[in-house]
Amino acid sequence: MVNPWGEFKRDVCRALEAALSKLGWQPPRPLEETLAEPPDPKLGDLASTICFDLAKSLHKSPTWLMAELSKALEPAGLIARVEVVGNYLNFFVDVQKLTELTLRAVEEADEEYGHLKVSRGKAVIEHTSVNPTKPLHIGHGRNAVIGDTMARILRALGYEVEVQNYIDDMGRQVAETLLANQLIKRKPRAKFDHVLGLIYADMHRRVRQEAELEARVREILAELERGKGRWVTMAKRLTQRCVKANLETTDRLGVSYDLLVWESDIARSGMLDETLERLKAINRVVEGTGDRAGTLILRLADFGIEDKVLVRSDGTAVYTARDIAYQLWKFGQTKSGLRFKLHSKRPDGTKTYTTAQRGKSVAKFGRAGKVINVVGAEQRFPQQVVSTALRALGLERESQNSYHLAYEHVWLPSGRFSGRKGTWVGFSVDDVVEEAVARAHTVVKEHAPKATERFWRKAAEFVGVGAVRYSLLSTSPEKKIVFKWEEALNFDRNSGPAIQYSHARACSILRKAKRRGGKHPIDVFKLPEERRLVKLLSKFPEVVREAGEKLQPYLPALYAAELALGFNKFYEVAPVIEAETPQLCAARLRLVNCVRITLRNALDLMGIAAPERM
RNA sequence: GGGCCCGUAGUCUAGCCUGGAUAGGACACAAGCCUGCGGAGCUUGCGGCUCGGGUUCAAAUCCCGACGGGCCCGCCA
Repeated sequence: MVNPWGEFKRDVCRALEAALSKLGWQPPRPLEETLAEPPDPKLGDLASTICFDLAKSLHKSPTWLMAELSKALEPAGLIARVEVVGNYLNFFVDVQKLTELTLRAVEEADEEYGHLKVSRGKAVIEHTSVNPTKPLHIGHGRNAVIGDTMARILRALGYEVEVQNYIDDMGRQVAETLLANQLIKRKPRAKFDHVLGLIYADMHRRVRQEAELEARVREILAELERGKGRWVTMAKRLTQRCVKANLETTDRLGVSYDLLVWESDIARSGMLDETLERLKAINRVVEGTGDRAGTLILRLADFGIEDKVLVRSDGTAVYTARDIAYQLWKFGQTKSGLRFKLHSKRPDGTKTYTTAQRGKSVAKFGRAGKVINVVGAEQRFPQQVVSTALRALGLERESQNSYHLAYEHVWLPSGRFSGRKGTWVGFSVDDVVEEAVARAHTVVKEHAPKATERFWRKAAEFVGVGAVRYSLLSTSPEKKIVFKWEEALNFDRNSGPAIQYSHARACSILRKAKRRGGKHPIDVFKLPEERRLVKLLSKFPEVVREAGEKLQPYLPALYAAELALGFNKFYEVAPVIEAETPQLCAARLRLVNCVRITLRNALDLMGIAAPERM
């Protein structure tokens, strides 16, 4: 798969390497690290600051080194020429070669452009993983969008990706919700997950005040732990219904799952005991003493990690214990297995499976080479315990391939979200998407007054969803987001809809052009706006690669906004259909088509629709 | 007490990992383009690296110390 900008970088490195060896100088560090983009394209397309490094290692003046090095450099491949400015070595890309290479790469690869297929491994991504007792609020939305986008990026890079959604159907929240469901007769009328969220908040307040209710919650919890009895049956029914409602929400966002993993199925699989036995066998798990008597403690002090209780004195396991076992299973490193059956189908055609007691035991799930857990940043410590436990078990490779994609939470202007206090009301993903779509409906109608209601509805849906997804994705995950309606509903320049709009505009030009194709000289593009676009297009595969390697799913969002902006500027100064010559027209049509393809591919990576009209 | 993350114009944000030339973009505000292949547009202006020290030829970036915000260090969930 062609990676035009990557090739230019490689050519620069090769030229540098050749020049250095000609002079008999050792490269002081990887050559790629000395490359940077000059602040002004007039200075060049890539700059190397290598002479500063050489000055240190060879004890010569940078100016002298630059003179020698530039004499020894021979431009080759995509390099047009090299200039020395100050102590910078500035490489200019051969615009014509880059243009031809890029346009051809985009046209030929089409929907595959940017898909580098650098890996053949399997990656498991766990995301969403919301307690099955409430609706998703916008913070859960951030998790789901980050995870879903990451999955799309890794697929583009050639990974076989399996998305798992972990469902804790045995936690205290389930117990309290079951009690609420039984005791609260007058239930609010709403979508099932919303009903549960509301009655849970109500019940939680009462449980804290009434000791008798607290005792009943504990009874229920104990029964869920034992896995037998009517509460277990009721829990199953209630959580199933809730998950179904949650999936309606994520379906609307365009988020898909390959597998739902239920805590109760993991609990009955025996993999927890198996994991504890293995850790005991290497003396990593010991019995607690003093005020921790009766517990089992994981010792990782020699890895610089504090002791962690895995099993409580009442014999129940803490979350981290289950997380270790689950992580081992994701890597195919447990003897105990799970059983699966088909759960449902997503609108995009994905078949979602679920773990199940009476399912089939099939080998296709788990067995990953790389595991990414999209989990809140506050869980850094337990996530570190998990990967270190793998290392302690001698699974060095698995430990190194365990990634915690940590993200900070979404806050309300008034503070944190709280399921217990019910502060999510009005800020559920359902509410926000509904509002965004309603707002989009008004805007779409203004812009296409002659269209049909059917068109407005359809357009409003992908514009609204696009705005929400983009706003959740575009901030880098380690930054806290304070939810503001004007940002979630942003249709301005830096937004999902703005990118969709640029795409639709490109489509419109291509539609109006009577004929495509036709020959043109390779040096047609004279305008800086044209050249800038070509350069941007050539960088897309590099963006996808970096996003995958560094687990930074927001990079395609930033890139797409930049490309859309670059296209708008081109559009303003460069008539396409009415271009001065037929050759220029043909060339610009090619360029517009390549922008269209790349914008669409970038939107695809973000799970945002790329409409031809809006 | 120990540790982790964040701090960039009035607001939001990129750059920090891998130090490099004039810190990139959006919103808001002000002025302009005046309907052109879709104005959800373009152009211009305004304004910024929390503070103090250190390392370096060079610091938004690395190190130390403050300050502000958040989080973790539970047999909680």
